[in-house]
Formats: sequence, C-alpha cells, structure tokens
Amino acid sequence: MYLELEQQLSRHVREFIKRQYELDLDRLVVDQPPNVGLGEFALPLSFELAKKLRKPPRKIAEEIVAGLGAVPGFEKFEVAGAGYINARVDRAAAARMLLKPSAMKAAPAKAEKILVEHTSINPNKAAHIGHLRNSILGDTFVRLLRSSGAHVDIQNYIDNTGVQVADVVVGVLYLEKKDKSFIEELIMNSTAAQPFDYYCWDLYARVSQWYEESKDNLKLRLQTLHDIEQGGNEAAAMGKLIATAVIRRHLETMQRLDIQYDFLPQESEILHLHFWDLAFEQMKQKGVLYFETEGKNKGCWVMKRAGTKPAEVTEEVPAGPDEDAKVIVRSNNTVTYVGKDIAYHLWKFGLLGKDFGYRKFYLYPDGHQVWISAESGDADHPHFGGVRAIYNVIDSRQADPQNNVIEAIRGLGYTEQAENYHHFSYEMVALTPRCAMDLGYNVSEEDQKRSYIEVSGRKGFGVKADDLLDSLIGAAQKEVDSRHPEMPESERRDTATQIAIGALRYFMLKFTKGTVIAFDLKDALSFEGETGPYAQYAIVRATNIFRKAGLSAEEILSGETDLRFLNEDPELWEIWLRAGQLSHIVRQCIATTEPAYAAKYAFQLAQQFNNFYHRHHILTETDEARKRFLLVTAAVVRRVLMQCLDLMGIAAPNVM
RNA sequence: GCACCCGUAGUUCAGUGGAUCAGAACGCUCGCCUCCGAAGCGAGAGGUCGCAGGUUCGAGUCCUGCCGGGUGCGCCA
Repeated sequence: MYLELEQQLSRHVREFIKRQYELDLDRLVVDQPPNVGLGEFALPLSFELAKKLRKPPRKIAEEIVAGLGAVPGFEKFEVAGAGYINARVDRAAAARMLLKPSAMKAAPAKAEKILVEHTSINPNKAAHIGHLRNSILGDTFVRLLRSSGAHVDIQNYIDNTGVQVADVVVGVLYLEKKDKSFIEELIMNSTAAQPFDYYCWDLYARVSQWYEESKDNLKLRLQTLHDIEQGGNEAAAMGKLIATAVIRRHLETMQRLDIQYDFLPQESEILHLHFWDLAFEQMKQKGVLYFETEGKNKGCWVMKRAGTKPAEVTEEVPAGPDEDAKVIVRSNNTVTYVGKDIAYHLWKFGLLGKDFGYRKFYLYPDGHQVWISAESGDADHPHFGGVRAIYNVIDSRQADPQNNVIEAIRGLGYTEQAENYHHFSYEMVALTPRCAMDLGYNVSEEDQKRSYIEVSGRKGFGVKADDLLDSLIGAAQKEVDSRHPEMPESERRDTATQIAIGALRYFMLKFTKGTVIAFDLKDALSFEGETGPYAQYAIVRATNIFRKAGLSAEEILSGETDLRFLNEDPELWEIWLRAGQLSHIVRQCIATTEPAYAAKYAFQLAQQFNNFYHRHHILTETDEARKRFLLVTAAVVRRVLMQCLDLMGIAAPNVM
C-alpha cells in the first residue's frame, strides 16, 4: 500500500514540476516526517530547487502545494518547517488497500530468468556458521526476488577438483592408511551420530597439521592432486566418492533450514567438457587476452587486471610489459582459476556456445528435484543458464577475482551482461577469541589479542552448522516442554524446530552485509529481544486472540469494518501504516541486495504489535464497532508479519 | 606499497540519496501477571557518532588527510 502511494505521489509531483518549472527531476526524494501527526510522506525537494529557481525554499513549497491539485489517495499537502512538503494520505482508503487479499500477491511472473548462486561449500568437510550466513543470505534473497515475480534458478557451485578434496584423500591414504572400500563403508554407515562430513572435518584438520610436519608430506599432496586431475585411478575415485557424499550431507543440512537448490554445476565438468577452450577462443579474438613475451609473465596469456590503468608511456619510459596483468593461462599451458570462472560465467549468460550434461541428484521430500552437472547426462532434463542477471553470493574476500571475471565479460563486449553481474558480497562470520576459548579451542597468545579469529576448516576452527542447529533445537525444546507439557511429543519437537530455525535465520539476517559477525554463542542462542522468536511470538499472540474468540483471522478481513478509528488514534494508524510498507521494504532489499532491511522491518512491526497488544484488551472491548476494528488490526498485522517472516524462511508456529 | 570494508551507549549493532537523527537489542536499576500467554510491556541510568580539516543554509551520513581494526593483492586452487 505504502509503495503504491509513494509512486503515485512521486509521479504527480514530477509531472507538476515539469509543467510548472520545465525541470526534469531524475530522482525525487520521498522521506517520512518525524511523526505521523505531520503526515505520511515528506518531500524535501524545495531545498534542492531553491538554487535552480533562485527562490526561498518555503516559497517554492507553497507554490507546489497550491498548484499540485488533487492526487488520488491523498487528503492534503502542507508546507512545514523551512520548506518541507508534508503529504497526508486518505487513511481509510489506504487501509482498504491493505484489507484486500491481493495486498502482497506477486506481480505476474516475468519471462526472464535470474540466477542466484549461493552456498558453494568445498565438498570436503561439514558446513559451519560462516557457510550458514552465505546460504541464509542467498536463500532469503531468492525468496525476495520470487515474491516480486522474478523467475529464479538457484545454483550451488561445487569445486570438487581442488586441493581441499585431495587433502581428505591424502588423509585416508596416508594418515588412516586405508583405501576406497574404507570410505565406502564409512559413507554407508554415516548416521546422525557419526555423520560422514564430521569425519572429514576432523581428518581435514589433521592432514593440514600433518603437512606442516614435513616437506615430503606436501609432495604426497601434490601427487594426489595430480592423480585426481588425471582421473581413472583409485585416488580420483576416492575423491569423487568423498565429494559426492559430502555434497549430499550439505544438502541435508541446508534442508533443515528450508533451503533448496535447483542445480549443482561442478568444476569437474567445466574441465572435462572443455568450457575453457571456447572461452579462450573468444578472448583471443576480442583481444581481451594477449600473449606476454617479456617480463615476469613471459610465456603466459594475460589480461588487464580490473581497476588498473595502463602505465603511462613517455619518451623516457617506453611501453613495457604490464607487470600487474592477471595471468589467465600459465606458461605451462594450464588455465588458472579465474580463467575457468570466466568460461563458467559465459555459460551462465548463455554466451559460451556449450552446455553441461544434466543428471538427477537429489529429491526433496516435497518432490523438488536437484540436478547435478555430468559429462553425459539424462536425456530428459531442464535447462539451466542463459539468464539475464546473476547474483553470486560470495564473501567479500573474493571481490578481486569476481571483478576480474566481470572485466573479462565487459572486455568481450558483453556490456549489458557485465552490468547485470552482481557480486552479492558480504563479510565473514568470525569467532571472538573469548568465544573460541569458551568452545574449548586452543587460542594462541597472539590470537587472543585479535578482535576476531577467522573460522577455518583447515584448522578445524569453528562451529558446525548441524551442531548449532541441534543446540538451538535443544534449547527451544526445553522452553516448549515447560510451557506445553500437554502437547504431543512430535508437535513439541516441530515447534521447537521452527523456533530454532527462526532464531538462527534471523540472527544471520539482522546484521547488514558489510558487518563482520563476531559470533557470540549466547546471542545466537537467545530467544528474547531482537530475535526471530520475538517476531514469531507476536504472531502466536495474535493467533491466540482469534482462537479464543472462535474467529478466523483471515475471514474477518473481508467483512465491513468501521475505519474511522484510524483518524482517532494516531498510534493505531501508525501500525497500519507500517503494515502497509512491506512491498516498499521488499523492493528496497532487492535494489540494495540487503535482506537485513526485511529483518529490521519484521522486528519493528512485531514490536509495534506487542505494544498494541498490551494497550488494547481486545476481547473485553465493549464497543462492538471498536472491537471489530481492533480485531481487524490484529489480523492485518498478523498477515503481513507472516508474509515477511516467510520471505526470510521463518515459519509462524501455532503455539510456542 | 596498492585496493576494498569497518570505527556510533558497558557490549553487539541499526541509522536507506544531507534536514524532523542520537536510535534498538542485550546487560544494569526499578516497576507490571485475578485481565486475549511475561519468549511480553513500561520507566531509569548510559554516547563530543575514531581524530583533524573542508564543502553546505544544514554533516553520524559527502570530500581530503591522519589514527586504529579487518580483508584482499601469486603462473596456488
């Protein structure tokens, strides 16, 4: 509702400014006044116009108000302060927009596809809290996009040929001194108590330690990596076995959080299907890549590094080799990671001229199918890639390589694609030294002085995703058990799970992307204050009112309601106004790739509702018209809050 | 050395194209369950928005410099 009114107002004001002053405003700032008593929207444009028109702001504001005329949905406009224009909406008309069942229904699906890539955990160990931030941000962003009508494919990129997987193979071969059948047995016997990815987590940490003991150990690593790349041997078979089993575990972990995928492209196929060869041809043809004949990169194919300018050429300093260039093909003819990534991204935009094979990989309980890349796939399969826009949810440390890929795509002349390539960048999750020690890790004296310590699979340093979830469910279960001893066990379990997921997802979303989350176990386990359960609880309270009254929260919205109360109590109107802002918030989240706004909004709306709940005792209200209005208010907030939580992948429990 | 991010209450963090912006949660102190569930509500204490300049009618927000913290910068993946 809020968004529509804002657009309506913006359009009318622009048209008026164009008519009256012959000025085209490329943007119009629409603020909110400090309190609703002054109106719902505030326009500071007079201040900007003051210079151009050489008139005092207040005078301009008066002219605009006088000449603007009637705007549908608005009651009146006033000049305030030194030149603000405050707009008051027709409250009853706005409220009716909110009562319509279509208030938040998505726009019709657009034909163009958008690709969101997230999670992308190396398939050699269990997922940890850092990965959770990635997956939750990515999944929430997908939900936001889909709610606004976008057709989104979700990809989880699998780097299954790197050293990380090789390291676990090395561990099995040289530390455990075991073979492929040992791995097969482990995978087969993987249980909730002894999950295979946990085994890998520990072994990976041991191997990393072991490498530091001797140079010979590092040689075995190189040999194993080479074997895996070659293929057709025991090490390669073991690597594939391990990676596939760990991927399956990751899918299971994420499934607990209601996170699903459509397609898992693997690096092994990018290599074996020779994606690079096609990209290489394109890049040579367009001159993005050139062969360096001198300097430190002699014998390599290189490209200009993103964000750099060519060195100045003067008579004294003749043009030399660009020592800062990014090497794409090494002098031994092997391609670097960025090179492979360029090829992969050309595929994403449908610019490579080649496709993966597709094979079924995993079926969710709800019937949704995950596909995985294959050299030769199933005959019947959906098609991925060839999208208009992409969002890569990758932490901020990958900014440089990401920019190099964008630079290459731009260099190839795909300007539009380069513009629609979004690195959805976020900061990492780190442990405070305090937290790390509480968790029982040995923290060196040097690390103790740091403000935070990076979570590291290599060091085995970090909180595993499944462990954290288990702790959260356990804590929630204790609360539920004590509050609802009469409920059946399975129902208590389900409720506790919903609360735990709500707490975890909200925790990862409430920080803005650019903030390093200094992980605090106590905060993460909290169900009070600015948390998911706080918002869930507001919904439960609303639900209880309707249960007690024997009414349906949805049905009550369709009847006749006296909306004059909106004009009597500004605090009641404020709740309605806030409830009407969801579509505005969604749009803002998408435009800025910042889901934290949705989290903040949900909390504020819940806070306002709890306040409302405390001030008005609805069921004992004697004035029937007023009682009905208060019930409708509760129903509206409940519906919007549920929609908002759903966008964040947080369920609304029936009781808690 | 270069590039990017961060610096706001005791703590963890919001503050979205400048104004009406000194905010929330946690923690602390004090109140509120005979009343739709207290995972809640209310009140209080607590901050020269890292420092110094600049732009402006106006700067937590923009620009420059400095200080402090973090990350990245290989023919590694």
